[in-house]
Amino acid sequence: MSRTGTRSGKPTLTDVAARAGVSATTASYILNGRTLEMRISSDTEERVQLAAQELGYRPNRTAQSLRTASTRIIGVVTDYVAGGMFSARILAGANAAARQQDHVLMIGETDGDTRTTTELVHEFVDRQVDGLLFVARTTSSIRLPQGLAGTRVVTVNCIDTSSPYPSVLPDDRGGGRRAAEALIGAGLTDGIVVVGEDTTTEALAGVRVDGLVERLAEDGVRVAARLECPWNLDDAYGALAGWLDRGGRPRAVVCLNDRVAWGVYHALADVPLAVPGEVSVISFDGSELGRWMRPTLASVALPFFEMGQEAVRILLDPAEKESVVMDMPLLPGDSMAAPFAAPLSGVEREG
Amino acid sequence: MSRTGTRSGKPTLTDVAARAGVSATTASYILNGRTLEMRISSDTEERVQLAAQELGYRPNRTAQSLRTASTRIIGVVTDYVAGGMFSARILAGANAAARQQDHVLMIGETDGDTRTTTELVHEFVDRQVDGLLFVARTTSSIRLPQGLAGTRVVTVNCIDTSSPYPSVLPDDRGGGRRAAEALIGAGLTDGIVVVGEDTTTEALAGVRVDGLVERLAEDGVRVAARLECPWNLDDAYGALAGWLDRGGRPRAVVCLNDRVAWGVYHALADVPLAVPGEVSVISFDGSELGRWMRPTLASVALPFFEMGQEAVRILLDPAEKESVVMDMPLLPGDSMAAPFAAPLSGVEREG
DNA sequence: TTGAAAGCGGTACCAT
DNA sequence: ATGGTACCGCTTTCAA
Repeated sequence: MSRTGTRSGKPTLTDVAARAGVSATTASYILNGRTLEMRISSDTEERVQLAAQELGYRPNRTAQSLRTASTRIIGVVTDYVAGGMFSARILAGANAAARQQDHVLMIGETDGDTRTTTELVHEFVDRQVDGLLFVARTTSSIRLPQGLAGTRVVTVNCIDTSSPYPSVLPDDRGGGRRAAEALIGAGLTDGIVVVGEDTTTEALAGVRVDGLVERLAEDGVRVAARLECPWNLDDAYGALAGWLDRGGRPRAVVCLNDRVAWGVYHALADVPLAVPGEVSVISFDGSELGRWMRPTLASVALPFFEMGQEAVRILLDPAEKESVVMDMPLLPGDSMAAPFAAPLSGVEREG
Repeated sequence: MSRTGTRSGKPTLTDVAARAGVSATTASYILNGRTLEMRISSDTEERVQLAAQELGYRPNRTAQSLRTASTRIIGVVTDYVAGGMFSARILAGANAAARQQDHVLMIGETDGDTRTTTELVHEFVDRQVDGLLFVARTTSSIRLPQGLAGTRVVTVNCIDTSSPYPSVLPDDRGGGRRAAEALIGAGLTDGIVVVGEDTTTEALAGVRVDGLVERLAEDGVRVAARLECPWNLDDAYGALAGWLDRGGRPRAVVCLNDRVAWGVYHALADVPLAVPGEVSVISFDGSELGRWMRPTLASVALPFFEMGQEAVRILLDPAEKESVVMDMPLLPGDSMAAPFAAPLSGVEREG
């Protein structure tokens, strides 16, 4: 009465072979579509395919992995999965690219802890991942742990300057230039105030303002005021409100990120100064927050989804060795005077 | 000259055994801490540990998995990884619980597509995951695909009523009651208007308003107006603005989610009506958006992190069969009149 | 106290 | 055109 002799539920390759009356070898070649290298009669092929079908055969990936030393798993070590939608967007991009190449993502969160990071790396390496992605929520400099020899690595939104691994970073200088071009294009060539400090001084970010100033200068435009403050609502509010109190009057405010812009909106509303009627606002991030603001915020976007995609592409291509910086596109919003005021969807206007 | 004879880089259990001058069997028992079941001389034990240390031995998880038929991997099938921070928070909670029990998360995104879902499930089952989590961004009803026999499953923030698997859902009725208690506690017993439709009509959500009304009634309090609208900024703005135009004057607004609350803030500001001076606002979600609003938003929070944690706990406990609903705690905010107005941090007040 | 040997489910070399 | 067999690295039964 015994069927094909397997005790557990799932049919194995041997079961399929038995049912088709061939050897496991033959079945293996056929089911892997390698029917050309081996010469297989189309009759045999059909019998095997049919048997597999009938049994509902699915290959055991674990066994395949053990034998081939390739798991088709990409390990993702991220500082904060939950930290805002940023890491999540990178994850989504990485996942999309991974699925496209028949890979799957395994994730781990470090909370920024070095020890946890090391443990996770071990965990992933023990599991024979085909490659490792290091993902940071905020563009930053990191230090990769030991034990990575023989593992492909790509760092996303972060970089270990003492490692030879490729990285994927946003092009912050280019982003700064793009913001400048938006201002120039809208005829906003004076009364430009920049809010927020340009943090990381390395070849990472920190070049946002450089790019902005540089591109403005090419058209003979100068920044009227530079208000340094941490990247959050309350500090940005305080910085701009103080400046306005002292009689400052801007025509355009450039915010170093969207949270800063949120604070800037509040400060402008206190005066009040209408956006974009009296003052245009442009920012960096392209976050969801900007979509919630009214008027919606024009923002030079961090291309996180694309960065995740690109990182996997590089990781999986043995030929790729080079780091890349990704273009930061302008996400249009109603906070800029024409020609950037075209609304994408119907929203209420002020008075 | 040949060392222990392994060609590839990583030392194997056999290598360790050879170096310690014992059999693989012995080495295996020692390295797995099963030194009690087997009687091993402490001398042998030391030699093996030392050898492992010196070689930098790490067990090959793939081989272990093949042999033991347990991967210590949990597959997470989610509709939208990137969709707001909600799925991400569930993921973070699941990950925390998983790591604690020496498991790791493998993720996949379906974009809400049935076909993709089925493919992912196959992918994960082929990879011998120890269990599967189905995660939805929005509390909802789903239909699980075939091929799950023999796999442990828990649905998180969603439920397949035709399946026997446990689910983890927020206690929306309890959440509604909690909002009611907050209102009553603040003495807000008239002029209560509820904004937003109570979508899902099943035993899922839809009971938020039920809970609210029910608890209010227990204190003889009634809702003054019910404004149905989709859960987004513009519709909520429109709904409340229209009602205010018609002369409506609320003392408290209950918003079905935080995006609705944001629209409500805008509508109130137009009149203007001060929050919380003239009108108190309470909402549901406990999202980041609420933390950004000024005044910060009091909101009955969806405990996503905890739901993720709990789901993994249930998944990994063979004894657990029951679904659970998770308490929705009140996240305090400055949008409620005393005694809920105590600010958590110094923020600006309106004139 | 310890080791030999048989797999777990595939893949791939080498015969036939 | 197809099948035998060794092996990937580890666990576990059984014998010594």
